[in-house]
Amino acid sequence: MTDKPRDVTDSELDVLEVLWEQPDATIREITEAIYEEYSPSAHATVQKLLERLEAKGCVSRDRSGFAHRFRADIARDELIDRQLAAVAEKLCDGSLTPLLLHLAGRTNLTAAERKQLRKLIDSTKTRRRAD
Amino acid sequence: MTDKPRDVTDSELDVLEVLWEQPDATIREITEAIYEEYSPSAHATVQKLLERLEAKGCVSRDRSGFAHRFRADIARDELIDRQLAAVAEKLCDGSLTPLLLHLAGRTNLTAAERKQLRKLIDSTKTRRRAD
DNA sequence: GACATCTCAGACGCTTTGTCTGACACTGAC
DNA sequence: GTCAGTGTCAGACAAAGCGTCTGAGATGTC
Repeated sequence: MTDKPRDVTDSELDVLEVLWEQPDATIREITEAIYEEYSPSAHATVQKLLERLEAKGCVSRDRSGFAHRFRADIARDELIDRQLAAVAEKLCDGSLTPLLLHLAGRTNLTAAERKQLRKLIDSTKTRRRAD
Repeated sequence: MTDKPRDVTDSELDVLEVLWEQPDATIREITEAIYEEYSPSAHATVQKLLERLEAKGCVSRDRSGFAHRFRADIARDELIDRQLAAVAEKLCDGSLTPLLLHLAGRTNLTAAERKQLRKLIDSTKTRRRAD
């Protein structure tokens, strides 16, 4: 079977959140943003998380300086995409449509959101039934 | 922190799928539905999966007969709910609305689906902005 | 040269997951 | 009653993932 891409972990997500806020951060900066107080072991932990995120293709590093600088290769939106696709794959035979209909019946919207949503579904291409 | 409810595993999901199709099944029946050929170890594996699903509150068993009969305590829809809520929790601060808007912009619908969706979002309660 | 700071390789303990084994209980045919 | 067939249950097992941490060595600053 195709090796399914591993999901981003909670701790890894913490790192990504920092990187979304603060691109080109160093490990030290990320560590200080996440942990109450800096310590060498926290630094090493963040390093390992970044290493794994890099392996997953979510982060890349600039090795030119003494301390490497990191930035996210994946936006929050893309991550949401992946997660939704994973749910669809697992429970809806890969189709996103059931998720959409499912959410639509359960979410209470403000008037503005409702308007935005209507606009979105109208701007979308129409799929032929027998594609 | 609150112990976050563990997710249903892929193998556990296989078991649930059988149970959704065939309520009140025995372990043997489930095993035969999942594995190509029945074996005592496959039987034991399914048993363990059911035990864990029971612990997660997804399955309950009728112990009255010699062979226990199992049924799903959670519908596919509820499982979808949970997964979507988990994604929202992880990436959207717990709110489902971003997911909905996200999906709406990316999913190509048939005319019928579009109609259904419009109906759904109109039937939904309106949320006050400052709730 | 001394010292701080970095990277990197790897070990660690813990948990989850899927699998399997062995001991014991029930049932029904003979 | 015996006995084969079928159950349940408790628990062991390896593999993998995750978060953490240590130690060795390279690179920078004073």
